[in-house]
Amino acid sequence: MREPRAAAPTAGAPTATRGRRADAERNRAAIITAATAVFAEHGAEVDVREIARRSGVGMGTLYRHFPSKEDLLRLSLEQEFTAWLTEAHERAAATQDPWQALSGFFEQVLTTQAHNRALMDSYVQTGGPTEACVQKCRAFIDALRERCERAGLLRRGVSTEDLLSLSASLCQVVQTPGGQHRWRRLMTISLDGLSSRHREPLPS
Amino acid sequence: MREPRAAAPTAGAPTATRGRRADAERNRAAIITAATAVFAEHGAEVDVREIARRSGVGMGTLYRHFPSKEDLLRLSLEQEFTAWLTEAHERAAATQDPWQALSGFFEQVLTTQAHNRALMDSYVQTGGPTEACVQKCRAFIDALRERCERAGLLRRGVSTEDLLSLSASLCQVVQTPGGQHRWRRLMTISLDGLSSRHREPLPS
DNA sequence: GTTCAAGCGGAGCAGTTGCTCCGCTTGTCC
DNA sequence: GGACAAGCGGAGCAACTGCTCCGCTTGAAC
Repeated sequence: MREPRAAAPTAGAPTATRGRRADAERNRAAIITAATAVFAEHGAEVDVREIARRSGVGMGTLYRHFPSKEDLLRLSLEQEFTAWLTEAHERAAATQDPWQALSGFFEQVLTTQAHNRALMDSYVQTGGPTEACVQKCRAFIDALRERCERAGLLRRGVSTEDLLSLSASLCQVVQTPGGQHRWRRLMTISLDGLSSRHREPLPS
Repeated sequence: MREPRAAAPTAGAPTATRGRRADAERNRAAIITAATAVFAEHGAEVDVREIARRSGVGMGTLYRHFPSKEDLLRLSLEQEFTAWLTEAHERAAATQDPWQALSGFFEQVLTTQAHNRALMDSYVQTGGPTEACVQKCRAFIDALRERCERAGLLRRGVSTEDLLSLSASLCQVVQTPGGQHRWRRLMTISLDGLSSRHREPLPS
């Protein structure tokens, strides 16, 4: 608020921001690292003090670098989400079979769900931590959908939004007791319901 | 804590508990009514003061009748859940086609999800507000499953637990923006994946 | 009408959490 | 080494929430 913040570091690029003191730079990095780990473990609702503790700085330092918990969360999730989506792209590109690419994506969503609370909460609620991330994610899923559709593997009328919602809904399963062992079964069921062997039209 | 509470009223039975003053009886009923409405609207995390306000009593009165928010929530949800499951039983009994009975149950789950936050949260997390409720719910779903299986309509290897998890996972969709219009599509997809036309075995 | 225990209400306590304030420390420039 | 702005830490504020305490009120038994 008081500090105009020299040239926003363009989301996660570890460029040595000119004019910032070396220890400040170190602290800033430590905070992001700690926050990412803590959010992943405990979810977005975790106490800010836990992040300060884990990164070895005081509350004042934390809030000097990030004007609000919200901002810290967003930055941390943006980085994570970008890396995650990059991996998804790479996997999809390396997979010949369109249907396998689609089910591989579902599997990645659900595997991540088991390991990163805050990240997947944002995926479940809106499709990603920021509007820009959501856009990219939608575009990626849309490409998967089109590949499957062109190959005649996907049920008629299934939309990108359907695929996003369906993968998000399955995340619910992972968190329930015993869900760790059951999500693969439900994923199979859902994917089978998406296959072109079903010719009945979908409602509305 | 101080008051030994004369003979627990056996979960929601509106019997005039002997020895309680008339105004106390009235207040107790008002609290349960208000709590049920408030929990349905705002979910289980709602401020207790809101329930006191809505029922027109003070905090002291509320806590005289219910030793903790947890207790009030449990009692309120037990009543709601029992009524809900009763309706489910009636519907299933009135439906000839086993598959329609199953999909009717899914539909009831998802319709309720849109109108009762706390009730469905408990369904999603554990299958019901108390162990006894969960047992009854499981038994009911198991009966639906068996009817479908016996009629040769259900995919091999689908368990009661799968059906409960799947219906709970779809609840996730209803809460997302636009989910009100999409859950029916995803429900159709999931149910189709459950049909016996799929002969591939399910994982693990 | 009198009596009094049962019942009532809401101020306030204790714990939690996001965020701020300010006196002290330290990296950096000369 | 000295000067000093940038940076630091953590006590503490404010808002929220579950729950308690206790002086006042009232239903009901006589």
